[in-house]
Amino acid sequence: MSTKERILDASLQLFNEQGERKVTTNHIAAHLAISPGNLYYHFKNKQAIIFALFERYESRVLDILQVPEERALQPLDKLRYLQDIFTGLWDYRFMHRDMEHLLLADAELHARYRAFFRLCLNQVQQIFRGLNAAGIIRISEDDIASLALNTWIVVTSWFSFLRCNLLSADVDAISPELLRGGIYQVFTLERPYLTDEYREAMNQLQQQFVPRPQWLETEESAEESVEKEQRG
Amino acid sequence: MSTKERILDASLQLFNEQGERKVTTNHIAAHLAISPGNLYYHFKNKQAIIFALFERYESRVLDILQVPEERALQPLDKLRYLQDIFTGLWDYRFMHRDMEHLLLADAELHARYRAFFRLCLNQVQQIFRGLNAAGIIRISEDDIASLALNTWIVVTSWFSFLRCNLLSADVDAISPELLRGGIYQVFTLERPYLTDEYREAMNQLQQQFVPRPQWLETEESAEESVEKEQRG
DNA sequence: GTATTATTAGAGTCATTACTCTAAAAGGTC
DNA sequence: GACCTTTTAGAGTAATGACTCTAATAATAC
Repeated sequence: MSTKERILDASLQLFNEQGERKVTTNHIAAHLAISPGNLYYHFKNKQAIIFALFERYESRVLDILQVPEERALQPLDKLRYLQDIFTGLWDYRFMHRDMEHLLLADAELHARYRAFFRLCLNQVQQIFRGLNAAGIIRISEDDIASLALNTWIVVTSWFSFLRCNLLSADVDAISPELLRGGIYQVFTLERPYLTDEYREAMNQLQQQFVPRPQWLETEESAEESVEKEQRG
Repeated sequence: MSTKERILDASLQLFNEQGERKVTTNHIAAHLAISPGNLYYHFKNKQAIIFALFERYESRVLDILQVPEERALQPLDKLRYLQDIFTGLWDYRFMHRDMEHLLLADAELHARYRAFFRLCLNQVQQIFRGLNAAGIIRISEDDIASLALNTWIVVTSWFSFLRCNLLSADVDAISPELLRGGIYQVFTLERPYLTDEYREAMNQLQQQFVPRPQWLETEESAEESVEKEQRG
């Protein structure tokens, strides 16, 4: 693997673990056992690293949000979208964490991000139109716009929400479990629009993602539930 | 006004305008034309300032979220809740902007915030129960939990969303207009649960908050709409 | 007035961090 | 092997920013 790619991979890993704010270029170089000079040979500054990571993230997300043209959407498509998106978000979770600061520091990235957001919102709306056409949900155009925006906000804020409200500090060990709650929340957003025909099937899908709501535990109840698991 | 309060007010203003990350204690002191030593006489460190601001914010929000015990909820209560909460959020908008970093840097604040969040979520659920009891919405207990959480996420993320996706950088001049979109989005979250009896009335309320969706404008369309306004 | 305490000024410190510069090594080509 | 380009090392720099320290001033008590 080229040094350039190794720098990107290491940066992504460290950014995700500690947040962009806390990871210095010297840290990244040290982590790879290369010199700062070497790092700056490949990237003109820290922003350039972030920009390159954003490009990776962007293409991954846009890939996921494609709507199949040759066939109608099915209930399981919905599930795939959610799982893939949340996994992508997890893999680049530093991004939305420090997004505001990143965009403020880099006008080019800001413009790029805005365009990306508009594309995403369009695609999400397309997905809802597809679900509507397939008779899975029944929803007006106005509601689609608003629902798509709410979906975007919940999805992109989910990991921030968790980091702020989870009890344990070292959340990173338990990622898969934590995706579930986010998926559940997005299911809830659309549930009211489900047609009678599909309501039961989709609700059962959603039931697979009922979270253990760790964000509601107090210090004491957290200990209790740990004990329960150990006993059970 | 005491120096201590002046420091808090100035900090809040600067944090809101520029973000906590960019405002140094020296800036705050300079802004007030006092010495850094003076500032540190009143607060042992930057975190202490933030903590004090959080306490203000917390009590304001918890005040707003009270549910009247002596009477049933009315449609206009809903509106008041939303307007007051969004205004409060605006007044302390630096808070949720840098929340993750603030909490990571201060374990005491983190614990306090978690407790605050749980209280808020409880109150929001109480409000939904009140609306349910008043016959304004019809909703199950399960859905209340999930809807309350989605509401929390959308509300607390709204200004972050705007800062990331608005075209103009100097957003701060146009705050009142921007609250509208957030209120509209939260109305959308509950609309599916409205009873036949109240659906029309609530939808009309929501219509007052239809936003001009500035986050969808491209560079060109933004210019066009400015021109339109100037012509019209 | 004098003693005591609360408040303020402001120069200075120390750690951090993004980034630069020079020179050495490695790789490729003829 | 000589020449040239690419890659790397690592010491160093300049700016920044949270915070400290000492001494002066104001306020209060007696």
